[in-house]
Amino acid sequence: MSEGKKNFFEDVYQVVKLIPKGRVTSYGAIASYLGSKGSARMVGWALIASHPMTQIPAHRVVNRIGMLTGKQHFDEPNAMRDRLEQEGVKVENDQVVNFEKLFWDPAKELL
DNA sequence: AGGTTGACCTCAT
DNA sequence: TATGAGGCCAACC
Repeated sequence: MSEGKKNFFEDVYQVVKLIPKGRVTSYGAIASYLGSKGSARMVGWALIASHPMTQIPAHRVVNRIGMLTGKQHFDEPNAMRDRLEQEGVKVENDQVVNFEKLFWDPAKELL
């Protein structure tokens, strides 16, 4: 009976797990895809809960300007940038290079 | 039970 | 064009 809210978190995990390697997306894009356009913050909370879940490529999720705002929440601040570069994503000054090109919109790509 | 914070985004000045 | 404030929903104290 009371299990609907938790579904939102799992929904975020599913979308994040579907992000192709070398690609990145934004919180708002995921929130919009899930239907909660204004709840971009909840996506961030979901990713925090996904912290123990290493299977979730949370490092591929950045804000709308392509800035690694959540790197501080990783085990190591450099882990996020390191992982992105490890997948071929260039990062400079905590900012994703060619973010518009690497941007992966679930509403369009996943459709 | 209520108020504040937060891995954000959009609008208004 | 840049800066400021508000809104959103859930978790934490």
